[in-house]
Amino acid sequence: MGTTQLESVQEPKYWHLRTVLSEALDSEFTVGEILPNERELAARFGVARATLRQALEQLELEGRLQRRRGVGTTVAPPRMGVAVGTGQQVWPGADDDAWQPVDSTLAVPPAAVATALETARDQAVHIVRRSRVSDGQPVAAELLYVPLASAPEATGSDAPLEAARARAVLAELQRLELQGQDRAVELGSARADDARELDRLPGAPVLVVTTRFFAEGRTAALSVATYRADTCRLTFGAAGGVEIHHGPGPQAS
Amino acid sequence: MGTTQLESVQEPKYWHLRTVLSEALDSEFTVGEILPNERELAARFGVARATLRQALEQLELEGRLQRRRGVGTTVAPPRMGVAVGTGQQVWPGADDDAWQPVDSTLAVPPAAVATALETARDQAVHIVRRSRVSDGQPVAAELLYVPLASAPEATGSDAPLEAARARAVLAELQRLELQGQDRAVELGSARADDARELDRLPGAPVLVVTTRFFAEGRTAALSVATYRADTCRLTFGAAGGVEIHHGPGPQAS
DNA sequence: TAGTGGTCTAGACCACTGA
DNA sequence: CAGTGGTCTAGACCACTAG
Repeated sequence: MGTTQLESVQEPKYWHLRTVLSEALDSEFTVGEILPNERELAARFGVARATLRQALEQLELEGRLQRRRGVGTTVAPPRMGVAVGTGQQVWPGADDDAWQPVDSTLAVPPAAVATALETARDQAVHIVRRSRVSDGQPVAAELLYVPLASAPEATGSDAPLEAARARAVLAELQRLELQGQDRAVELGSARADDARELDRLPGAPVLVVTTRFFAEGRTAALSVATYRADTCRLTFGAAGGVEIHHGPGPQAS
Repeated sequence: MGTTQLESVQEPKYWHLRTVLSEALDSEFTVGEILPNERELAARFGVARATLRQALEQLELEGRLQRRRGVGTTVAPPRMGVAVGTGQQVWPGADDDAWQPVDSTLAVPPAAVATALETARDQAVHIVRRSRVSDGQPVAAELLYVPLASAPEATGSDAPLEAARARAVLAELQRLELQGQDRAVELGSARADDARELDRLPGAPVLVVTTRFFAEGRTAALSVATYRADTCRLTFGAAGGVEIHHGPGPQAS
């Protein structure tokens, strides 16, 4: 990574810096390796720390770096592929679907959720929390909204463990006939509680996957799953997905 | 939006500010309305401009705001749903698939692409550029990599218009029998050329959709599509997808 | 040309981690 | 405790847009 000086070009410094660092990561660093600290790097490139940080932020967004307060900046492994839809449609909680039930409460959902579920705005629904772990690392947190109509028997508060209540709601869903589902993916930023669960700071970029489940001619459940955008690549369909990214660019022939 | 002062809490100022602004957007602003400029807002909230900008960046990431240099900051409309997969698998360029062919060149692809296509690292392939417009706004740019084996006849450089060459490659694809495809979605940042095409600055957050098309027992084409993350919600399956987001939060019952 | 957001600086202090 | 990244400040100048 040289003791480089940045040449002047009509391109923001932080963007040029990002490119230089990116190339250095490809050629001179190995996964897990710790980079010099920010003050050191800034000095080495002759820029203010804030500018250096702007470049690091980009690289973190792209999944190339991982930064942890009090520890340092390390080279991130390639993003892991996380299967989100296998083509066939199944209820959440079916067999083993990679999610771990956490707990379940009865509460009034946000207005937008109530609208999607076609419940009254002050109507409480089951809110099942689940989490997903991959490679020993938390990758996603989910809120599953289930109207009472879809799980009428799980209403009692007599379940001994929190997780057991969640499982009871999920079990009731399996009894309905799933007629269809649709999905949407968008960018979001982690709310404080999601951030804690995903081991990130509030505002960290996340991929929000919203899934609507249809049964009995209505929306029988709604899942809002929040994936770490820095470490995850969401895959759909067959197996695994492709890993396309960073690495020496294209050359004209 | 009051002439508010921020109370001191153990929460970053920019995060608290984000929340305050978000609520103000819900209750006191309409889509398209112009916010006061950054210096004005920073003064009003008693913070440095950089801090205010951190909050605005969050809100822009979440699709709540749109900022344009030389113009100002406006309240963004809800993200538009952009259909990415309808469940059935079809070749790119089939009938009308919402994409506009731009041009096509013959070049050596990035190493990662060559690997996915199982072509030699120095083997040129067709690189078809396409763009996608929705609601009169560019929403995505695509690079479609097609090995010569999948489109052997479009090799001639005799096509008069750039777009015609692209169409020729796509037409050849339709003749193959599509055996399957898989997809991955991940967060990225716009390269300089994509940024220009999407009317954003370099580094703007984008959703990268990578699709592999299988035919004749091999990977017959590879599409890397770059969607504006601030304005798009990618939808899969049936129709439209759900709009779940910001708006008055949940209340315990 | 006036006004906007975008970039950059050089500092300070804070919150967290690990030895 | 020393060292890391995270937050924040108060300024400056630049690039772009629109009248």
